[in-house]
Amino acid sequence: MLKFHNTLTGLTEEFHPLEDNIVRIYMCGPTVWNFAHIGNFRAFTFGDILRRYLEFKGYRVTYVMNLTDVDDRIINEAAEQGISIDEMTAPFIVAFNEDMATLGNRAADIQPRATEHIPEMIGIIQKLLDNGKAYESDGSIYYRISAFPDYGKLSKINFAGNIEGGSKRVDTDKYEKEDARDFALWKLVGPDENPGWDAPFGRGRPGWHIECSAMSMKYLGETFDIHGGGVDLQFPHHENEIAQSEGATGKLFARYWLHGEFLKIDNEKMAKSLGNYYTLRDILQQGFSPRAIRYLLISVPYGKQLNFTFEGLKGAESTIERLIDFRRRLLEAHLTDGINPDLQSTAQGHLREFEEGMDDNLNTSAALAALHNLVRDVNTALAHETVLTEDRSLILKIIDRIDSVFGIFGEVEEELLDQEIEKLIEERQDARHHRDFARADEIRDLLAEKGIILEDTKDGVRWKRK
RNA sequence: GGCGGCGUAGCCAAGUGGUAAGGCAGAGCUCUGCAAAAGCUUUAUUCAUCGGUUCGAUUCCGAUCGCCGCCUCCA
Repeated sequence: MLKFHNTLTGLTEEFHPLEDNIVRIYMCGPTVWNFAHIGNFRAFTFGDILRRYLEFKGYRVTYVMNLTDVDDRIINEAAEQGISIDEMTAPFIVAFNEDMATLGNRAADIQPRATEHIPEMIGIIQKLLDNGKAYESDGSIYYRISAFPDYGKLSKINFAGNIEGGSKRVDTDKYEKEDARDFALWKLVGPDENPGWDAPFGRGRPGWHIECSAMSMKYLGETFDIHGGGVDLQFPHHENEIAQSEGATGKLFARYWLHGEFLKIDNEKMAKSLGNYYTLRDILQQGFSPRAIRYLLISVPYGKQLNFTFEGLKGAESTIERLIDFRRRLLEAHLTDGINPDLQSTAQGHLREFEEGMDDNLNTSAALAALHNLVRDVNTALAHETVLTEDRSLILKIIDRIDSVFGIFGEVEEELLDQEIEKLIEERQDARHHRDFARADEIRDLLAEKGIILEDTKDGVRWKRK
């Protein structure tokens, strides 16, 4: 039974979608003002795993991840460069989607852009104005938190205590708000100022939070199953989304809220000022493989902080290599026909282990352990020659099934044996038979230089690219 | 100041009121002309510290120390 830790209730609950077999998910996507960094990708990879696992369970999933392509940082940056916000964000949108694909994160079913959903945002704001949950002040529109008693139900922040408790809350002199907690739905923009959109309540641009309310409800309905994002979005972003959406519709907004924990670097908060801020591209440049990065990102359950270190990444690299080698070995093994019932049930047991792990709030650590146990048991059976053809089919099927969620094995590459390489390997074998080891080693070194690694096994020579 | 999370072997890390998954690194072995690679085996009397509850706690409660996050833009 699949269970999720739901931030909204604070409980780990069984998951039941609104409609049988259909799951609707909204994940907060990136603000495309820069290259996303490895911490961002942890959250997006968590979303990918969530979506894949629900599909594994047989659900039909609609997965929406937005692009925030208008906000203060984008506007400022574009103004500085003297270009439009579209020109400013375009390359980062391309880069983001490339990076996601590199990491093996499947494209969302729908990737809405904030700037293309202004009418929907205006619609919600109008409803809030009409029902008294929003007000105009100095030309801008604000949400009236005092009119929404449920405010705070997600983040469980005690506002009364907080505001009087002398927190470092920013002052609010700039705007005439009724209450310091009130937030902007629509920011006044001058007639010649860009970007700006016309609305019944005046020319302006949307506040950040309204974007996600508009895009999620448009594609998933007023009430949908799962809303995800990073923990840092819990407050105020998600809290405000709830206020806006439920304030406008009077219905429950998202039913399950899942929050991905932070990624730390060398046990410290990741920050530019500490110089420990890596984009995917930075790490790739150091020669690490995307698969290893993905493995590392999913090696700790999404609800726990993950400590990113290069030592850990190197370890992930070794681990991934072991897994991929394993599948190759299994594919290439010369097996006798038949079926080994013991092995079959062992393999099925590990699949069950995997599923139990994932069912437990997507405990990827436990699920990965199941995979490793499967690999170990099959390796042992391989050594004892107790793997038969039927078993191989089953095991490969199980691996594929598990990897439909993890996405770490990648495509099976049909590596073409270069004739040249094959010839050299043959020549080396000849030399070895004639005990001409000097020549044999010479060839081995030659191939090594070309990035070809030879493995002398008792079944012959295998090779792989570095 | 308010709220929340975490502290498990050299490193990463799962987990449970009944005696510690998994990965990396290390060691041993197998294979091998040698090597590399690969595979197998192995590695915590112990779960930050101190108290308490219990027949029994790493797991529950309390305190202490340390780390991280949210309360302000942020995945």
